[in-house]
Amino acid sequence: MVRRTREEAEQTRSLLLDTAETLFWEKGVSRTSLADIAQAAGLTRGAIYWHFQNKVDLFTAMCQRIEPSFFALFDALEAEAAVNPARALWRHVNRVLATITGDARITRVIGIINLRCELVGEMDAIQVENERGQERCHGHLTRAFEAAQRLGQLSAGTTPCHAAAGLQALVKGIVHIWLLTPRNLPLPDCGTACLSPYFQGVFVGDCWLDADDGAPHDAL
Amino acid sequence: MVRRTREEAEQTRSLLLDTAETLFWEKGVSRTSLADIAQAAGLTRGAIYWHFQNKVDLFTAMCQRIEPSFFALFDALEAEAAVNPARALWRHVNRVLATITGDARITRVIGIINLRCELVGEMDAIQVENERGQERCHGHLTRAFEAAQRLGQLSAGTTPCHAAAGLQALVKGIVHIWLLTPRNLPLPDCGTACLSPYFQGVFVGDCWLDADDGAPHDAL
DNA sequence: TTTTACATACATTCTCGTATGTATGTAAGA
DNA sequence: TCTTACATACATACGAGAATGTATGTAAAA
Repeated sequence: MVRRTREEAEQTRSLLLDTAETLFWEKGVSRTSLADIAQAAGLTRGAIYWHFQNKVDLFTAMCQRIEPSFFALFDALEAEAAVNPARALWRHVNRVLATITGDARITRVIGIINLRCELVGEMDAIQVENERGQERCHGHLTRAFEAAQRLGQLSAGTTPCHAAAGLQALVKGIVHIWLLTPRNLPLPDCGTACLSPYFQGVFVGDCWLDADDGAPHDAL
Repeated sequence: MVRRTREEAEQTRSLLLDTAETLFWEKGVSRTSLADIAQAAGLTRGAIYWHFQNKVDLFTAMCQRIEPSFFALFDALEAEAAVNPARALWRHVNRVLATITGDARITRVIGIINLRCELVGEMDAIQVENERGQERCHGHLTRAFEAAQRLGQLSAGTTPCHAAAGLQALVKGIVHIWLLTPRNLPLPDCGTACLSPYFQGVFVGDCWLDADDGAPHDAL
């Protein structure tokens, strides 16, 4: 077997991950065998076992490839929330939608996690990781809503914790529906239209509006 | 093999479905074999194959068992929307959450569909059916929002179609998060708290409030 | 020369669909 | 009413294919 350079080996690894993404989306994780992935990549299972311990390891690596993008989104939220929390939250969720819909890899991996795998048994560790991520997200959002509350931006009766949970649920739901049936919920424009009522309910007046948005009434 | 009465056979069939629900939730659909289900039910695979053509058929029958409950929910929405659409919508979504969280079978089946299976390949027919259901749901909600609009209940800039999509997404997200981590989003109370801001944003004033709810500010 | 990045071979297990066996329910006939 | 023939509701056995993990081979990089 022709030995490869380290660069080439790294390219093989990426090719395997890219191929896995494609097949996992098409056929589901369970029904995609390592032989399927190897063949589609023009390699053999030996290559997969060289780079990854097993299917779960391959799947985990695939998921980890998109993590940095989400860290960056929350970093940005935190920075902007120090100035105008409500507007920061509006920008954040719009960026989240734009990121998910605008990056093919992120779209694929999020789609696979949500619709193409069963995170139980050996995959449970990934499920636990997802829950952690969800809780971190909720924490970030809650802190931004708390900051908004201190500035008097929250509408009467709105609690940061619940507002955060609701927003998280709304975004999750929008993404989920979009993944299932993209034509029924064209993003990102339709996402903005779905998010507006929530922001109208949670904040006072239009403190959450971005100067670039103009009036949402006109955009709808 | 002892032949059974029709009643007993029907009981066997139900037992198989119940057992499948339990195991599908625990282990995922793919990783639950028909032999697993048969053994857990104290039967053999022969019994499964007598009642169902294959695993997909069993899975389909399991899903169909919860359909009537959802038809009833939308029938009620339609009837109540004729009187007060906004309030009808509020009642509807609260009933949806109560139904999903209050019926063990519905919880299980919804959980399995959302988190424990990969609806591709042979399961695609079920996926198509889900999409249809989602579209019917969207239609129901849109019509209720249109009725609300005709009565001047919608806030300025809100379109029925988008309001319906957003509400659908919000409920879906709430249920999804609850299924994943019930302790993080205790339903139904927390669901109501997450839904209130959306209703506040979508409707004018408190036309959506149910007389039994009192002021949501107090409940939160 | 040693190590690496694969390819290939081997062995095992699992799951499925189908065929066959079997005891009993049920309906029809005597 | 009893008997019989058929159908039923399972249990068991068979065979085939698929997928996995591990061991081994190999040519080239380091």
